[in-house]
Amino acid sequence: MKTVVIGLSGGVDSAVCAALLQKSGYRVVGVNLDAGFSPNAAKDAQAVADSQGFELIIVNTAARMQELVIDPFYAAYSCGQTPNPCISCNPTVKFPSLFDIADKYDGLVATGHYAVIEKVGLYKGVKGRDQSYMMYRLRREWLARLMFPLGRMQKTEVRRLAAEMGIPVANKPDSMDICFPVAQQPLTWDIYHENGKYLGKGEGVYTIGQRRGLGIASDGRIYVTKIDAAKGEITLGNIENVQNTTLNIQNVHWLIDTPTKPLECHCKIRHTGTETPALVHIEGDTAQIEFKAPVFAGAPGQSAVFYQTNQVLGGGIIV
RNA sequence: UGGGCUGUAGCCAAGUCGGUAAGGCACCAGACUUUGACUCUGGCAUUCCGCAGGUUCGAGUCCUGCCAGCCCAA
Repeated sequence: MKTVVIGLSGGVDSAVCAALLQKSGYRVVGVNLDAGFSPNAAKDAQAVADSQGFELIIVNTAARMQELVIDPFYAAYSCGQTPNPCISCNPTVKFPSLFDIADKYDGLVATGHYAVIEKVGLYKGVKGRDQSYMMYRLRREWLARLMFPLGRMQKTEVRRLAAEMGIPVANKPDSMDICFPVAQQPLTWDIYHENGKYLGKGEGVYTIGQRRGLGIASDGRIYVTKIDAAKGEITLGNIENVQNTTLNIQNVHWLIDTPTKPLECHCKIRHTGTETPALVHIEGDTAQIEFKAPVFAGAPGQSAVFYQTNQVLGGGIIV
């Protein structure tokens, strides 16, 4: 009987995922990654495991999270960047932890993410819930051993199954936010308008393209157009000045063979954004993206992810 | 000091021949979302239009005085 190691968050998705795989004949081992931020998560995961009758291993990931995700997260913000912790957590903490355990069983790995793996490629999950953007940095060699059984399901279907299979967390609300508590950053900024006018002081973190929370009134909507961490200056301007037609990226990562010529694809530069046709000029682990239409607010630290129809090709981090 | 202008919510700002306070921004709430914060929906002047009087059935809108700020002249 093949073993599959399942990341069990304590939520509905991973619970249904585990139950489905068990039903289809796998030996299921649940793994709850506990970084200490969600006191009930491990308890809920245990309840799920108990109700379905499989083993649960709880792994303390606090130290790895701190070192590989949280510290870099704050460091990036104080450099004026907009980090995406989920994108870095997946390949550095979450999936390595699961594969470590799977190796011991010579098994597979599964999670409740809404993405699809087919023919050793990564594809988008069901429309409206797709989480593939967060997964483009997975190691390519993992894909052959990885399953996302819920990738094509609707959430309502998942919840229905959960209720049907007697899963204790069937009605638990979705988690949406970052999984660790974010401390207020002791950063202060001088805020200027593009025309040079001084507008006031600001505190905390800012993102290119941000509009709300600026506390500054003007005749129209204004957005953060520039962040200069060295000088501690933020610049605001009109929406036309937050559009990009080209972006440079670094730490490029591929889930396909590295293209040898410029890549025609669709590119998404934020999780909730839309895809824009683009041409990617690749140079080693950096690349320049040439968009066919302007994109809104490319923020350093966020990822640009490349798609062809439903397949995730790779991506990189905006410079 | 003489002449002129302005004073409407946190900011900007409409407000006509007097008729019972537009809009934008900010802010707040919600939707969306595996950090980004884009977008959308809703809320947001009832001791009220610098203050005090007056005219009028009725004044932000007319009249008088005062206060504050700005500009020009000195």
